[in-house]
Amino acid sequence: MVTADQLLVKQINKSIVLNTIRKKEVISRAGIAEFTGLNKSTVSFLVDELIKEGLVKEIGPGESKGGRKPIMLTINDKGGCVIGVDLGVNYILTVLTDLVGNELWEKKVDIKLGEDKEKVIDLLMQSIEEAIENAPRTVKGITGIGIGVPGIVDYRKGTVLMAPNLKWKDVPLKEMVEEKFKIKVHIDNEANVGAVGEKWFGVGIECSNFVYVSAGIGIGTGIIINGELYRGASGLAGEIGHATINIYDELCNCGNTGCWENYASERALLDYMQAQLKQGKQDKYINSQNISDLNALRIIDFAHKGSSIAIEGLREIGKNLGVGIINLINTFNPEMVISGNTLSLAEDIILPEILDEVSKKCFVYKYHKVKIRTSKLKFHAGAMGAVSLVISKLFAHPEF
Amino acid sequence: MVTADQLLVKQINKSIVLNTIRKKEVISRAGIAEFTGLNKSTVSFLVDELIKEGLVKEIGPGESKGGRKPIMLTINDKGGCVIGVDLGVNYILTVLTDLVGNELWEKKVDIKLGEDKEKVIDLLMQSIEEAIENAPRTVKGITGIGIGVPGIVDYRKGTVLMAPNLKWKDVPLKEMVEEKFKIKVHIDNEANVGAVGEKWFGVGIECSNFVYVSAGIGIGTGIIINGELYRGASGLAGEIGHATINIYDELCNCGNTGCWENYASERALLDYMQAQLKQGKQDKYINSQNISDLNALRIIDFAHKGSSIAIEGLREIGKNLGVGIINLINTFNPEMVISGNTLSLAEDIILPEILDEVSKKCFVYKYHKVKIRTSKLKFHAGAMGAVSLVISKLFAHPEF
DNA sequence: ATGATTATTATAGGATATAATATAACATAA
DNA sequence: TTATGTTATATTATATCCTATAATAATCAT
Repeated sequence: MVTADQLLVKQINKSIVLNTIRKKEVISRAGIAEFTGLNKSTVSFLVDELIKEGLVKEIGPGESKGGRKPIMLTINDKGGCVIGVDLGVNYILTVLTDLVGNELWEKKVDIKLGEDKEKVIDLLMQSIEEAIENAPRTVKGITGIGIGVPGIVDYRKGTVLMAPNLKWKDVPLKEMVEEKFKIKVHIDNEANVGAVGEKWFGVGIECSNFVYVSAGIGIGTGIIINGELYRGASGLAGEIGHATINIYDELCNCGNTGCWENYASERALLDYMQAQLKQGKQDKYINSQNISDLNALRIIDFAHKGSSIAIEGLREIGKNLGVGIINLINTFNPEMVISGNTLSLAEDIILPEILDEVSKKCFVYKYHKVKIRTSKLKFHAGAMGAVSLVISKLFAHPEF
Repeated sequence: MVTADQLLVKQINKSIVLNTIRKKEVISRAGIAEFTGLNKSTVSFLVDELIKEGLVKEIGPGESKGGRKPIMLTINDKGGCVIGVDLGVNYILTVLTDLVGNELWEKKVDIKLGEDKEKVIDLLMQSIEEAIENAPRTVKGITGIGIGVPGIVDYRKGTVLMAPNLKWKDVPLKEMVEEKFKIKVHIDNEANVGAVGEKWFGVGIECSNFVYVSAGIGIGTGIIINGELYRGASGLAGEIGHATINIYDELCNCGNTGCWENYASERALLDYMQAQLKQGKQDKYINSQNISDLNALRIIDFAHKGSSIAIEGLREIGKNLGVGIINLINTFNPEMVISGNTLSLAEDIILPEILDEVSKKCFVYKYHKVKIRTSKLKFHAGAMGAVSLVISKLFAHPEF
């Protein structure tokens, strides 16, 4: 059983000091003491330890406020590196950052749709290897590798249970990567990774309770409760894309009826557009000529160029996104909802629709004005999310 | 800012000791040390303090296991009392318990539907007063009053924001009761109270992540995450009764479309039965004669007596309950879902329907077999939940 | 130059858990 | 009956960690 002792106290306070430095970016020992309420001696002692460990460094004197100049502290950018991998359906984006998420290097590799599992894993390994080669000399070296996967993941075991778009099943990815590089690996699904990314580097920094809605080919959500990712009993929480929003609809391939993601994802958008074209609607951007080349990014592009049926389609999808977001708000009463992934690239069209739906129909919203934002990390959301999976462990408070 | 110190350590360990005694019911100091991993000296010291405070008492020697007989400890039933009030739509049920939830006294008062707010509050105050009069002499006296309310509650302020069935709006109930009795009061909505009750005294005792579904006149849910009630950013979490399960339905009076509670509550049951009768269906229990006297309890009673249309109605509602529960499971990936309130009284009919739906259609269920249970607290769920609102504070770990 | 102010470090003290030891009470077997 | 070992609890010493206070250092204002 876990009990408390002095060590716990020290760990907690040390992590408070470390996180204070991280959040303030530059601060003196005296500043930390004032901000945290910890005694000055305590702060000095803990800071010294953090400096010895290579996590923190002194960067010289700061501005005097009428007395001795403070010695300013900051997170040691030479303390260690982190590798974050966004394993997409048709690409692998790998980034290398320092301990506060400054990007040092990145590389994107395209993968063919339907590529062999072995080949994809090979490319993944190569990318990580390159990242390691490009890492500068640091105290701790590579402190961890984070990987975001488009599918269902057993977070504890580090197994990809199912990734339909990669056609993967029961792949022990964590084990494989750890085996090869002897570096701690953290794997989670794309939505969870995205949520953690928003918490650490995105619009969720100041927010402890929010839901990140990843609207891509399907819909996934990452749920942050009390500043921590909520994973549920077995790491499957947030599969709200397969929540029913129309009980009288036909079966989704997940076995459920009227799943949200059939109404509000890239797939839903394509379906809707095709139905429109079939009804004879078309304009100079979208017509029966290019129907087979259509994808979400292109539709969004056309919409921005003025295609009225693209705009109409995105509006429809935005409305449906709003329906599910209302359900989320009524369920979680979050401080914020963050919309991310592909569809968020059309935020100018989609966000007003969501806001409209929510403000008109959401019960909880009447009593509590939830903030609704779009991810600012764009294409880096996945990779930076993977990075923050590692960093969040490094900076985490001890358990209690 | 909250930092850690020795006091925190002591509070944590003291609460661990206290909760160990509570859970084990009877245990020796040596047993606590073995179970918790705390040092024997530490346990002895903390137990002595708890005895001095009146929370714990020695009840004499236990069985020897080959050496000196242990001195058995237990929670002191004369340590203090707790009052729990279930403020229903047409009744007030008040219970008085000791610190471990043993009932010492109870009283139920009926209130007329549509009764004046002042009159209801008057009856509430009288009930509490009687409870206080009936409380035995204890070390700490009445340690708190818990109240469950059928409506939207601002938990922190203790205000009933809206209780449609009582026609209350913005009633500062906590303040009023505290003012009168000078005893700490905790107020929360009926579903949250029910969830906490299940966690402390019901089927959720061994469970840290579950959702309690209160299917009564409407639907509310109480969400337990990491053993704690999740209230969200402003205490409104769990209003899932107003989540859409049919986007193409008409408006609910909450402003949303196709709310779950219109498909799976007492109201939904009545609507369904009336539609059945209108279609000409009837049997010897339910027919156009008694249509106006029909309510959920009576329908359940008829179903148990063999009324085929009552059974069919309950099955339909059970199916719809299942739809929302699937959404909950996909959202929270809980260890358990507990169905409570009126409709759970027909568990023999409803539970199989829920299980059927979930096992057929629930995506997360395929990977994680969630337990689905019915509340065992029945009519005492509300009042005992209110009690546990107080007790959970008393036995709670300190914040961290 | 002097005193005031701010920052950091050093020292002593208090709180708490743990470890080691002592005492008490009992069971078992010779 | 007695000796021995075991279990339970109490007592005392020790280590860890935070805090308060004082000391030292560096800078500013006048």
